[in-house]
Amino acid sequence: MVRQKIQIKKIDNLTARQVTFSKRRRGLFKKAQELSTLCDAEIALIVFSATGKLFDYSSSSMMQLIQRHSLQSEKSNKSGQLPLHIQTTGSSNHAKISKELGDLTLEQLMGEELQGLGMSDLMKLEKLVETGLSRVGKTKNDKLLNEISKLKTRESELVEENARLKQVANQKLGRARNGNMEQGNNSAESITNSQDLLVHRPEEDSDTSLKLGLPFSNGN
Amino acid sequence: MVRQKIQIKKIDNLTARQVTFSKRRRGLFKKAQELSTLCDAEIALIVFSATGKLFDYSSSSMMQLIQRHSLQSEKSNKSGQLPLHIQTTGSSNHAKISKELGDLTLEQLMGEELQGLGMSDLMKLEKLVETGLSRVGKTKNDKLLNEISKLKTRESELVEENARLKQVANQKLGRARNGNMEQGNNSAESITNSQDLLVHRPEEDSDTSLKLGLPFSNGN
DNA sequence: ATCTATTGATAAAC
DNA sequence: TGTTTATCAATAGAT
Repeated sequence: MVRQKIQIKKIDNLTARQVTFSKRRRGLFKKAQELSTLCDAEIALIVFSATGKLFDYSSSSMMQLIQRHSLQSEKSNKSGQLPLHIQTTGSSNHAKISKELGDLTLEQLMGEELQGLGMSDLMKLEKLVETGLSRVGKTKNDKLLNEISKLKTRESELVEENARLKQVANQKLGRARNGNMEQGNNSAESITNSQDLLVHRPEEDSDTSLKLGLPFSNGN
Repeated sequence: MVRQKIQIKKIDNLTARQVTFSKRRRGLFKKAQELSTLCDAEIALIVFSATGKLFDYSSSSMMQLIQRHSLQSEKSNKSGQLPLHIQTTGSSNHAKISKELGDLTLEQLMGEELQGLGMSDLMKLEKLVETGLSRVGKTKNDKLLNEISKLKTRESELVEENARLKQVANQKLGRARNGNMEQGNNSAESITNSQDLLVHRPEEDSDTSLKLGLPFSNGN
């Protein structure tokens, strides 16, 4: 009973961990609400248990808070707005676009080549014809662009992270194969390669592996 | 110093409120971290002060957590299309907006509250004023929405995959450490910790694992 | 920011 | 999961 100061590290015992999770989770949510009330703050709190169960709280609208958060964070990463291939090309020119506008249907312009065109092209196109477009539309447009930008960024992160995981898997494979570890590069920039690196080892037969063959279907 | 039990209601005194905000905010974040560490939970915490300043914490990737949250919540409101915060609120109505349009400048509508409006509102607003909007804008808009849709889908896949990999890794970790003394913290974030365990299983239907290397090809 | 008196949170046991 | 109790932790109020 000499209740000790408990270390802040993962609780080993499963049940103890669950009990603590329940208790502290409640405490945390309570604190969040109190802070929100006392200080007129807006708070969003999302908690996933280790088992994946979701608990959340928000002083107002979760959606709005998340949006506000996205906006704020975005201000800090001032630089690359549209990161991936969708990013503005800057190479396009009005003249060309105007000409194209004369001949092509917009649908053509917007086909699979949207990415190729780049947003700046699209925006210029739009500018050419939307002279009277309300600011509402513009704002919405910005919002969409912004959303896409964030999604691209996020996608990059995810892809990179997955690539890392995969490369890691590959390293492990390599280690198993070679009998030792190649400590080399696990920074995993090579997203595209990661697939190739995921080699199968027919002989290898440890149960350590099966986890990768997860049912990754829809339902999950 | 007969410190009283303090009511949980907005603190009137400004400075007192600010002081309390600072103190309790720190406490809240600490609690969040502790819960995350102790119980292997994933936590995202977003706090906006009354003055609009943002404070946040997340045990791993904020975006990822938000995404997971959105996915979860989404299951209940099976709206489907634009899953995240950008999804249409559905709460707005034309009448209200029309009225507002009558009185407010668009700038007002688009201020800090833009995000709060939600896409459906914005789209409706746009409809109200963009009668003459060219097809470029419309098409672009559709394209963007479509793009976002695809990105969201892709993101969902990635997030799921990622969460899965991480969970697997963590499970693996825990298992591997059973019977051993736990040394470090293994938060979900540190993928690198999981790498030794992320091994891969050749003999199974090899393509089950290969699939994990999502084809990040085409469209996106 | 720093310092206590006090309330509040919670680990352990039931 | 809920309750109890002994302690530890957070923090209100003052400095």
